[in-house]
Order: sequence, then C-alpha cells, then structure tokens
Amino acid sequence: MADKVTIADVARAAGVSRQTVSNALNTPEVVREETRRRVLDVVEELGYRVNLAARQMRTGRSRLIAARIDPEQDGINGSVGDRFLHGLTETAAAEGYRVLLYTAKANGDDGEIAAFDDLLGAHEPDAFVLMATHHGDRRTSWLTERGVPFVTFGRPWSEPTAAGHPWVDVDGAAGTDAATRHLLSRGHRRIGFLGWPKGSGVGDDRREGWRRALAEVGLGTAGLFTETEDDVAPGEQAARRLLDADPEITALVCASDSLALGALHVARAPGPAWHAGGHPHRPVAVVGFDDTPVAKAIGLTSVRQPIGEVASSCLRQLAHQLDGGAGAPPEHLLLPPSLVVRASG
Amino acid sequence: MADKVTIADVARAAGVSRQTVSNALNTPEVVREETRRRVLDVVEELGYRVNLAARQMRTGRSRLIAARIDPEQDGINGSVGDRFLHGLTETAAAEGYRVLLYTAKANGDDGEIAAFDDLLGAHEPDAFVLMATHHGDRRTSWLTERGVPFVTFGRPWSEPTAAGHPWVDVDGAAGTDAATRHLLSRGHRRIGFLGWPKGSGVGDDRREGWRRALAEVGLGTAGLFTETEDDVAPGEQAARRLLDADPEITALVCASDSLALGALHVARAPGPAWHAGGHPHRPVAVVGFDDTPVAKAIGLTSVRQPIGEVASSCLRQLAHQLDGGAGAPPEHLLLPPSLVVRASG
DNA sequence: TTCCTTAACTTGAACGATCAAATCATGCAT
DNA sequence: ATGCATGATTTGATCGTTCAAGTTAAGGAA
Repeated sequence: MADKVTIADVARAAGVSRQTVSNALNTPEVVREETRRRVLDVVEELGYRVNLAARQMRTGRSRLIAARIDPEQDGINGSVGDRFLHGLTETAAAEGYRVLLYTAKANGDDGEIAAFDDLLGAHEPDAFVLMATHHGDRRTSWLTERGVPFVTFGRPWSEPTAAGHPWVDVDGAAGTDAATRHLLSRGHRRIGFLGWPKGSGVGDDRREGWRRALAEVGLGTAGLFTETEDDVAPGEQAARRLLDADPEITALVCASDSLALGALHVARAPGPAWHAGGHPHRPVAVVGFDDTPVAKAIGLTSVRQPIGEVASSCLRQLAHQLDGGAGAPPEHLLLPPSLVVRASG
Repeated sequence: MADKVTIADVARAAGVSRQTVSNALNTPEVVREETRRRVLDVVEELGYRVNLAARQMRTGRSRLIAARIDPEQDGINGSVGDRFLHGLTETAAAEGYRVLLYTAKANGDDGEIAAFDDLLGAHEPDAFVLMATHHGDRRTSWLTERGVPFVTFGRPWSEPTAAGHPWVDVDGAAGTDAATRHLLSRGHRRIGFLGWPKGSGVGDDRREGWRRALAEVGLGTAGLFTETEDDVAPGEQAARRLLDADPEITALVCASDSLALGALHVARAPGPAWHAGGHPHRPVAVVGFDDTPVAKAIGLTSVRQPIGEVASSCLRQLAHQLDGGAGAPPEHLLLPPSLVVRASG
C-alpha cells in the first residue's frame, strides 16, 4: 500500500529537489532533458500523482467545472440535459477536468445565482456551463461581473452577440426549416406550427425557421400557428384547436417532442372533432424537436440536436480559455441540427 | 469586493485566535457561549466561508461524492440514472456534499475501477455511489479492499447480504408480483414474462416476483417465459415468439419498459402471426418496469421505482457514515416499488 | 584573470485550514 | 496556601504544492 506519494518522495528518490520535480511535470522546458527523463521515470515507478487540493491552494485552480442538473420536467425533454451532461463529463475527463453537479430550486435565475455563490465559496469550480439561456438572463451578467469563466449552451438572446461571453448553440431555425422543407417535399402545403408563447428566444427561433421555409416557396403562415405551454396535454389541446380551425392543415411542425407527442395523439386517434367535420380519418404528419427517446420509441420524426458535439465544444472552449491563451476572444459556435425521419412524417 | 476572507481575518476582527474561530465553527461545544456568538457574528459580517481545498489538505476530506453518469443505452431506461443523479445531487447539497461525475468506457468493471483510481489520485472523493450491482461485482471488492466508503443502488447479488457494504435497493420481485396480481385481478389467467437472460440478479429477481404471484394462485409458469436482450426490437421479437407459441396468453409482464415497448408493438398492431392463427385481433395487456417517460407517453402500465428516495437514502447513509458514527453497521434498505396503471393493462 | 550572463537547479515561504500540544485562568479540595 | 483538575484559548507545526528569489557552475567577452 504505497499510499500518499508526495512530490518530496519523488524528489528524494530521483536525487533532485521538489521544485525540479514540479518543473519536470509542469514546465518541462526549463529542465535538462536527462533530468526530466529521470524524474519522470521515478514518478512512474512510485506512482506519484499530484494532489489537487494542495495545488489548488497554491494556484487557486480546482480543475472542476460546474454544471446544473435539472429536475426532469415532463421527463421527455429532460433527456437532452442528460446527454449533455454525459458529453461534458467525457470531454472534461479528456481535458483533465471533472464535472461537479449542482441543482437550483425553482427560483429561476436568482436561485441559480445563489448556487453559484455557494459553489464559488466552497469548491471553487474554475468555470460554469450554463444551459437554457433566455432573454435578460441574469446569470451571465452575474458571472461576468465577477470574472468567473463560463460558456453557455444557448445564445445570449438579449445582448449583442458580437462581444460577450463564449457560447455554443444549435441552429433551431435551420432545424424547423429543414423539417418544413421535408414536409413540403412530401407534398404537404398547409403546414402548421405548434410552439411556445412568444418571447422565448429558443421558441421564437424555431418558429422562424418554419416561417421562412414556407415564405421561400411563397406560402403564408396566417392562421397556421398556435402557442401553448410545453407539455403533452396542452400540446394535444392546441393541436386539436389548430386542426379544427383549419381543415386544410395536413402537417404540424412542433417546437418540442412533448408538443409533438400531444399532436400525435390527435393525429393517430381521430376523435369526434373532425368526425363531425366529415372526415372519418385524417392523417396529419407531425415533426417534433429534440429526437428524444420517446420520439424514437413511437416513431416520431424529429429534429436532432448534436448534443454530444455541443457539450464537447463547450468544454473544449472552457479548457482552452482556462489553460491556454486567455487573450483569444470568446468563440461563438452555431451547430446545425439534423432531421431524423420516422413514420410520423 | 471583499474577496478571500480567511479564518485569520475573522480571528483578527473578533479578537481571538484562528483556532478559536475554527472551533466556534466546527466544535462549538469547546468554546464559551459568548465567544462563539461574537465569532459567528464576525463570520456573518465578513462573509467568511471555509476554503475546502485548505481543509481537505489538513483533514483529507473533500466533501465530494463521485457518481457515474452512464452513456444512455437505448435512451429509455437511461432516464432512471438521470433521476437518480438528480436525487443524489439534491440530497448531497443538503448534507454539505457535492456530486462529482465520472464516466467509464465500455470495459466493464475494470474500466470503472480505473476511473476510481484516477479520481482517488486526483480529486479524492470521500465516497462513491455505485449503480447496477451484479454477480461477482469487482468494483465493490476493490473499494472495500482500499477502505473507500461507498453505497450501492442495488443489492450485492453474490456475497452474503448480512455483512458487506451498505446498499439501497428496490424490491423488484415485489414490483412484478404486484403487476402480476393486478393482471390476475383483471381476469387474466395466462400471463407471460418477458425477461433478460438468466444470471442477472435484477432480472432473476423480477422474474421471481411474477413466478411467485402465479404460484400463489396455483398457476404454473411452464412455457410462459422467454428471455432476450434489453432493447425494443429484441423485445418485439421475443414477445411475438411467446404469443405465437401460446395462443392463450393474454398478458405480458416485462422486465423493462424497453421490452414492454417492443411487446406493445406486437399487442397494438396485430400482425399476420395470429391472423393466421384465426385471431383477427388479439388484445394483450402489457406491463413494463421503471415507469420511464416513454411509458407515460404511450400509456404503458409500469412498475415505478422510488428513485428519489433511493438516491436520498444512499446519500444520507454515506453522509452519516462519513460525518457521524463510523461504528454503525452498514445499513441495507429494500424499498417497495409501486404500480402505475395506464391504458396498456 | 575577472566579470557578467545564462542555464539548471535549490531553498524558503506561502496558500488556509486543522491537529496537537502548550498556556493561562479559574475554582475547589486538601 | 498549595496543588490539581478542568475549561477556554493560543501557539506552532503541518498537509503538498508552486511561486519567487537565491545558489551554483559553466561559458564567453573584456
């Protein structure tokens, strides 16, 4: 049990000073080649590993990156956060970092800021990864003011994007655009959009992609859009509303898989609503967003975000900022999603 | 920007020594009431918070608990891990701990053990939380040998349960037992079981619950059981096999929601298999296991594990072991699941 | 030779906390 | 009075690392 090999043990065994060992490991260029090799051999032999707590004390760096784990909302869209965390953790390990989890109660931004404060006072993570940016996000300004490094999965929807903090995002509009084109190519002409209340950056962006795809082929969007809370039941009601109001609609693009699932309930199990209208059966194509496990399970066509790539980009960007050049300007990366076509449309 | 308030700052401001401040915070009973109060006031005023890195150096305790984040398998059962992590993180915060994530490539136990080694050498978590224990689990013996505290979500399937490490588990047999009774109460008599290959502790346990529920009412299980890999497509094939072989079967209990989903594909969209057998339509009740988001989405009756409780029990047990009495014997907690009845059965 | 520069390495201090032992009162029995 | 246990507080050392400054030796220019 060769427990607790310290840098001093290595120094003694290699016949050099502590500092030389430290240099051989962290600043190899200042150590003579031969010495470096000898030290590294001893390190290997004794199984030395730096004690991060001690290093942190001296350098102030913990090699910890904090990320939030959300309470699953409806459990459907939750899987995005899961994949994201997994991606973060994997890339973090490759870059010599670890992911530290935190939660925040429902108090919104302020609740999360309180969590920041707690963490910074105790475990002192080197950086944060934030998800779900939104208009007037107070979290980003709080961190910026304090000079705490962070990246966001999501654009800053309010500030001018030119300056500001580094971020990675998925081009939601491109996703719904592709979904809409796909439906057009299958012959659909009246294509509705089932979205969230206006004012959310993400939701508005996704609606915009649908709008512009229709506009490009000269189709308007009047009466084709409705909005509701992001859950299955509301989605079902909203879809019914939309389909009842306009009997010509044959396809729906949805802002999330939750909504799409609600829409599918209407599309697949035709109810009295349009029996009354004279349609014994009315096939409506549905496209969701996020390609969650549920989408796969029920054969729902959906827009897939490259979550793994987003995660590793976020983390690499942080690692670069923390370890490498602090001078480089914050990067902004917009990744394209892809459409996964299944039975629903 | 009153950055970096140290214990020395507090000591100076309160007119006492560093050690007294430390005592006032960590061992209040040795400090005079009046002094304690004065120190605590200054702590409040200056916003002092212990530097965990420094403390860790001295005490060897990081207040970090490591847990693995799995790569989502089929994405369906993955949500269990997600809920579990969330529960851990919440309870951890309440107990003054944080959850540190790690991943392990596909190398099985040895891969995870390598991750243990890495973590212990670097961030030195105080304990581990393991999931998915199985026969001959090498991880638990590795940790035990090294005296690293840990709990498992899952019984030790090999060792005698009396001694050993602390664990928390859900009574899977009770779950399938309840599911089977439920089906019996609805009039089903020939109830099949769709499970995993024998030899997995969890799978065998779940099959046993089904078996004993049938046995209690005098029913046998011959020809009612089949096994397959835990995924949707294999589940579908296995279900078809079982239903084809025995036309009397009217209900299926499944070892997971993935399998149940496969079974539902057969049950809800009757194929030629029993058209040929003379049944134009054959309603088969299906019950899954885990109550994943997919189950909720498609109306699948499923056995719900109290994941949140499992997580908080795991964590409280660790916290107790780490902070409180080290003398207490390891606890073993078997929690009952509950049946969530939906349209599928 | 003497001085200066540079490369290679060493030494002492410091990060911020806690442990262990020492100090200083205080009260009480002898 | 003296001694002694007890309670409250302080002092010095230490955890393992890296920073900043210091030392040593070798090489080159004056």
